[in-house]
Amino acid sequence: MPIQNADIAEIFSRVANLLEIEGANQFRVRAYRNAARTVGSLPRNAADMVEAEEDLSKLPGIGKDLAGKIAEIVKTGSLDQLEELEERTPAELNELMNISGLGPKRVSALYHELGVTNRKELKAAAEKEKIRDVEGFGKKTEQSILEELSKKEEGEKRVPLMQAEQRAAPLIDYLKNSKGIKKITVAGSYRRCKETVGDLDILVTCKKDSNVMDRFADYEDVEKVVSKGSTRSTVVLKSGLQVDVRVLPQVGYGAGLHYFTGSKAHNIAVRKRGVDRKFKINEYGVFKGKERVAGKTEEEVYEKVGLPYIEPELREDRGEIEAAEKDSLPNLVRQKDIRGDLHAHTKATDGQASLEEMAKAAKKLGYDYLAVTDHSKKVTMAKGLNESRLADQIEEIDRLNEKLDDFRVLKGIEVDILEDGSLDLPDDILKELDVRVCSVHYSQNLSRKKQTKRVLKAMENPYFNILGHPTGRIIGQREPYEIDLEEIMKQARENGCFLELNAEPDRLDLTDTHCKMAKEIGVKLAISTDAHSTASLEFMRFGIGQARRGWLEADDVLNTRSLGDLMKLLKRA
DNA sequence: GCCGTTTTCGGCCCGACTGTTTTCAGTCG
Repeated sequence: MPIQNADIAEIFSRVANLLEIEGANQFRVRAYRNAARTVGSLPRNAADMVEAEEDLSKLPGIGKDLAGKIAEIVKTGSLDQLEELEERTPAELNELMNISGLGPKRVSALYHELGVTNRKELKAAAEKEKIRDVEGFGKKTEQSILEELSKKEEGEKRVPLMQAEQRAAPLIDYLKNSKGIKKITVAGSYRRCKETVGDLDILVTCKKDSNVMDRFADYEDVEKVVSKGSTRSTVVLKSGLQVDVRVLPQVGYGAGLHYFTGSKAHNIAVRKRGVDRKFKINEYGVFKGKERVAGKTEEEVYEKVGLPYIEPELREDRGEIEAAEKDSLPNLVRQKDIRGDLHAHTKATDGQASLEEMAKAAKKLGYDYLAVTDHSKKVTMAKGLNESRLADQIEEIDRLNEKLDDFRVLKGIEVDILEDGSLDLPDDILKELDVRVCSVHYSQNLSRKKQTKRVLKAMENPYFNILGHPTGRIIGQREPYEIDLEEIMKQARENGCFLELNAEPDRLDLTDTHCKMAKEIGVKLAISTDAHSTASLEFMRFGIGQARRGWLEADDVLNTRSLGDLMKLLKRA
C-alpha cells in the first residue's frame, strides 16, 4: 500500500518528540511539528505529488530539507533520521510525552536520572517514591503522575461535537446564573466546528465581583478541579471532558475570542503578522507598545494585521491566511442555503418515523424536498426493501406527494454496492426512482485496490447517483475502509456522480480535508443526514460545519439546488 | 528547520497556573 499522509505526519511527529527530549533547538522541533500538521491535512496524497515530481518545498513550512525527507519516506517507507534518533533515545519515550504534566524536560530527566522509558517503569519508580528525589520534581508531582497512570490508557479522549454540545449546554445555563455575568461563549475547536472536541473553552466577561470561578468549581458534574485562578480555571467533568473557563475584560473581548478560538497554528500565524507590523497580539488585545489599539471585536484584530474577517471553521492555518491576503476566501455554505435532504430512512426499514412524518418534519425545516432512501434487500438486519416492497413505497410516495403543497418527496433508495461492484437491485426498478444513494455496508475489509475497484465499477451503472458515507468510518469506533478517494472523486466527476458528506455526528464521512479535495477535483457533494428519525434531520448542522471546514461554498453542494436543477443533475448521460 | 517591502543570517507567539522554589522552570493551551 502506498505511504499515506498520516504515516508521514506520524514520523515527523516522532522526530519532533525525540529531538525535543534530546534538547534540540525548539524552533527546529517546531518545524517538524508544523510539517507533520501540514502533511497530515494535505488535501492530496503526498506520495502522488512525489511521484509526479512536484516541488514539495513550495508547501508552507516545508523547505528543501523536509521536502527531501518526505520523498525519502515515500520511496523507502521510513526515515533514516528517525532510526538514528531511536538508537540514541528510546522510541518508547514518545508514549510518556502523552501523559498530562510530562513534557520533554521531565521525560528526559526521568530517563537520564532513573532510566524510565515506559509507563510500567514510570509507575514502578513512582510507587517506590523515587521520582520525588529527582531535581525539579516533588511529592505532588509524583502523586499526580500516579493518578494519570491509573487512568485507563485511552488513546484519544476527544468526544464527538454533538456530545460536547450536550455537555456544554447545561453548564452554560448554570454559569449564566453567576453574579455579574455579561457574556458567555464557547470558543476553541467547538466554535471551529471540529468533528471532535478535546476540551471546552468557555469565555466569560463579567463584573469584578463575579463569583463565576467559585461557581464553576462547584458545578455538580465536576470530578476534579485541575487549577483555579482569577482569570483561568480548569476542571475535569465526570464524563472525562476537560473544561476551561477564562474571564476576559470587555474591552478586549474580540481579541480574547480570537485567541481562544484558535487554532493554535492559526493564532501563531496571525500574531506573527502582528509582530511584522510592530504590534503585540495577546488575549487582551492588539497593542502598540503599551497602548491597546484594537481588540473589541475579532474583525478589529484581523484588520490590524491587514486581513478581512476569517470564519472560525477556516482557522487551521491551512491556507486561509494566504487566501485572506489575496481576498479570495471562500463564501462558505450556510444552513439556509440547504434546500433539502437526500438521505433518510423510514419505518419501512430501520427508521423510526413514517414516510409522512419524515416528509412533514423536513418541510417544517423549510426544505423543498426530501429523498426517502431506505435500505435495499441485502441489509436484512434493517429489513431492506426488495423490488416489490420498493414498488409499494413508490406508490405510497406518489399518493403522499399529491397531498403535500410546495414540497416534494423524492423516490429514492440506499442501495448496497455488492462485493463485485454490482448494485443490490435491478436496473428496471432503479430507473423508477429520482435518486439512488449507493453505499458499501458489507465486505468493508477488502484491500485498498479491490475496494476502490468495487466502487469504480458500481459508478459505471447509469443509475448510480451518490456514493453514501464514502469511507464507512464511525468516529472512535470504526476505522474508515481502505479506499482511494482521489481516484473515486475523479471518476465521479467524469461520470456525473456525486459523493455524500454524511452529516450524522458519529460519521461525518467525509472529513474536512476530503471536502477540500472534492472541491479541488471539482466533484459536488450532497450534505445528507442519513436520518433515522424526524429529530435526526436536524443533524444537517453538523454536516454544514464539516463542509465549511472543507471550504465548501453553496455551489459545491448538490442539495443547495432548486428541485428543478437537482433533478437535471441527477439524470446522468 | 524555515524564511525574507527591515533580513540569505538571525530571528522564530504569548501568557496563566502549578509546584518547587526563594525567583523560576515546566507545561499547557
